[in-house]
Amino acid sequence: MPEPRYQRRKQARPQEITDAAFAAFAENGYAATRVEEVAKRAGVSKGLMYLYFKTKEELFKAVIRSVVMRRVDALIEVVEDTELCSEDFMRGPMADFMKQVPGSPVAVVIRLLISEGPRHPELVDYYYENVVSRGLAAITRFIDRGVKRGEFRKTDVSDFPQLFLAPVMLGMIWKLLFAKRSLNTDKLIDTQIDMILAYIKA
Amino acid sequence: MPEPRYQRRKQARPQEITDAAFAAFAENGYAATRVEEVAKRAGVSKGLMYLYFKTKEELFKAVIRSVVMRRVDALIEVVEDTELCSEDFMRGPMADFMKQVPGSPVAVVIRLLISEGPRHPELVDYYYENVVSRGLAAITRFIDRGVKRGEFRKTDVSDFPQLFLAPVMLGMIWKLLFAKRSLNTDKLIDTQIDMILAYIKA
Amino acid sequence: MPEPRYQRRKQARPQEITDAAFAAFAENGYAATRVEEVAKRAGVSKGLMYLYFKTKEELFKAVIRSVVMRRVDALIEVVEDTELCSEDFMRGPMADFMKQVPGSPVAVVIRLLISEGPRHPELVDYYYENVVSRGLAAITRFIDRGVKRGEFRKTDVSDFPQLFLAPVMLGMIWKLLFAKRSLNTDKLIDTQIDMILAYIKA
Amino acid sequence: MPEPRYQRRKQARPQEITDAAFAAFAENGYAATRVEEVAKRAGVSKGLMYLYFKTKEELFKAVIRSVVMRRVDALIEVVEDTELCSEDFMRGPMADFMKQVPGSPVAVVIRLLISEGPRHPELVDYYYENVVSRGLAAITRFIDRGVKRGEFRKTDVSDFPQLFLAPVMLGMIWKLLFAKRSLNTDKLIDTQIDMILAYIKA
DNA sequence: GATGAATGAGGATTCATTCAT
DNA sequence: TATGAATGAATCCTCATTCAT
Repeated sequence: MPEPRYQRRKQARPQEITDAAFAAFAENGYAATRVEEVAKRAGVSKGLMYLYFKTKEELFKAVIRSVVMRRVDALIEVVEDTELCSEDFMRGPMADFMKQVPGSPVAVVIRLLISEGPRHPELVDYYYENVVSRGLAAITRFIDRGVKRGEFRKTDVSDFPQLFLAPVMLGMIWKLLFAKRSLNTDKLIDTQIDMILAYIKA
Repeated sequence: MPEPRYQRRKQARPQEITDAAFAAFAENGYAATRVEEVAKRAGVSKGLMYLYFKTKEELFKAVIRSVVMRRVDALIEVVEDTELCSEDFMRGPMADFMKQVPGSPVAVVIRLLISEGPRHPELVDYYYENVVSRGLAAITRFIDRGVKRGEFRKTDVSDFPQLFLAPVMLGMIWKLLFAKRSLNTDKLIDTQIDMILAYIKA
Repeated sequence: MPEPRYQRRKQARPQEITDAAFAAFAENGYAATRVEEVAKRAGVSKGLMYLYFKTKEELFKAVIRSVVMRRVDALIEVVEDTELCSEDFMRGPMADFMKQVPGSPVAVVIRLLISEGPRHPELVDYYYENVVSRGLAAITRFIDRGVKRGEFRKTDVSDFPQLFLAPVMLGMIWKLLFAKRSLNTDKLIDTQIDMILAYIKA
Repeated sequence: MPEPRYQRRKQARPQEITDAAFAAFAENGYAATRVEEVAKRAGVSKGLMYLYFKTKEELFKAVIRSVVMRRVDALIEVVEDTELCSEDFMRGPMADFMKQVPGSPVAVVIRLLISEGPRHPELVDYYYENVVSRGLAAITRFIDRGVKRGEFRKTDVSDFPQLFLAPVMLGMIWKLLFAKRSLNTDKLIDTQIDMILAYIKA
């Protein structure tokens, strides 16, 4: 007699716990979140937590990884496959992607890495390798392609893909800290893109 | 001659403790720093800490304030008093100021605010009012003055002084998280300034 | 066979802890008793204490209440139900009751209330309502009934049921303070009863 | 050049400190009173306290003794010297004396002894020898004298001088704990005296 | 003598982790 | 597997006492 519901939950458990932990960490930070609180949110007993994650730190790492795992490659693929001209791509899909980052789980991950990162260098490395590095490389490739196509001129910008990241980063931190004081992040990003385009267009 | 282990220095103590706490928080973050550790760094007994700061949280607030108190007004004054033309000012004093921020104590404050800010909204407010808000206002005034003088054209940039902040912020976070992977923050900032100038010059 | 040092006894724990605390408080008073000492007596870890009682003060209150809860109503019921004539009742069941008080847990409660009461007015109120007030009311009712039956004459004594309490109180305090110097509390109480009877008999 | 005011204070200091400590202990009990609080009340620095009293416990003992020292012998002398008949003495000076005890510093001493006594047996002994024992002896002598004079008959009362103390004690405790619920202590004492007299008069 | 800054042992409380059930 | 009672190391904070000034 199979017990599918029970089975299914067993399968889903790690994800459920990880999600609950993400929510709790997002609210109170890592240090201030008790394991019990995560357990309660996940609708699971404290003891069970330790069946899936040996320590609170393991859980933390799993949370970071689970967020990273998701749509990292989204942008990258699009960059490679797009048929738009470079300017249209920047103003379209790329801008859209950038705008949704500050409100996305990535912002929470950044916050967690900033607080706890120094204690978990391997996690930071992991994040760098899998997200930052690949994202920046994709941007650089995109610009170089534009240059090769004659759409862009050769500038320092291809050495500093971080210029695309900068307003996104600022938007994230702003949301995190100064949620009360509104900032039109979308417009900020659009303006940065305007500036970059004005600067690099052939 | 061993240091006398009982030394009266009422005047200097708060600053000494605050400095020690800053260093400790910078290294390990607020939550992971034990009061005793700060005491040891300050060359002071655990008990004395509580003579000057009623709780660990009070100490935390004092640390933030002591850092903020310092050279906030530096830039602002210079902006108002300079005799340089706007472009030269941006490429000179303003760029210099921006470049030293990521390696300054401000970066540590940002890190602390990001981790602990949500629990201390009044501290975040304090920081916003005294640093962020005034800095942004100074930038906006600077741009508007350039427009009035006919050096700049009217653009969105005066609504988004954060565009100046963005590479600084990114540089700070980068240093905090990815110290291992070098990033030429100075050049990043110069490039952003180049872009801004290209964009707004009349 | 050594006792397993990890034992689950959820049901019994509160009572066990409360009893251990009572004993410890009885010996050393509230302030001088460490939570850890109570834990040790209860055969329990320090941490478990806080699972059942949120603070040391909560534990204190629980101790007081647990003692009060017990045989408060004993006397009261007997007073109402007795078929003895008033004099026989006073010399018999009532005297017996009075005599056992100074050596009973109530004495400890009194001591604790005297030391800590001013800081816990609600506990004192609780004790007054549940013990003192009801006890005195029962005595008053008993005397008035004697008057109605023609066994007693009308005197001030029905306004001062405390006259019954007085030697009990003195006996308690004496035991607490001057245990070394013997005092025949029983005889003291008998004599007070003699006096009262001589005074109020019709 | 003499400095009398200064000198006088030096003389008075112990008493001043002792008085301040008495007041503080009366309010908060021994354990909950900080040495610094006493110093503040005495208008003296914390350090100076330790010039006069080596430890907090010494101070405590001094407080007890200073209260006891005062009018202990008042009653005793009066008992010996009175020219009143025994009944008039009991209804007059003795009743007056008894009535003022519950509101007097003695009540505070009792409270302190009850809380801290078990830790300071020698203090309790001291109090017993100097106050309780002598007071009781005086009462016994008084009764025996009445018997010898033919005013009283021989009863158990001369073995239980505590019968005089009992309502005083109860009054004291009542004031300490149930200050809110009024009790006419004076009348209670008068009634006890009435009863005793009715019981022992020849 | 007088001050109050400085010390440090002691004690309450928290919370990640374990383990009997 | 799943539970949550039980553990104890870790940490904040207090306060009696000391000592440089």
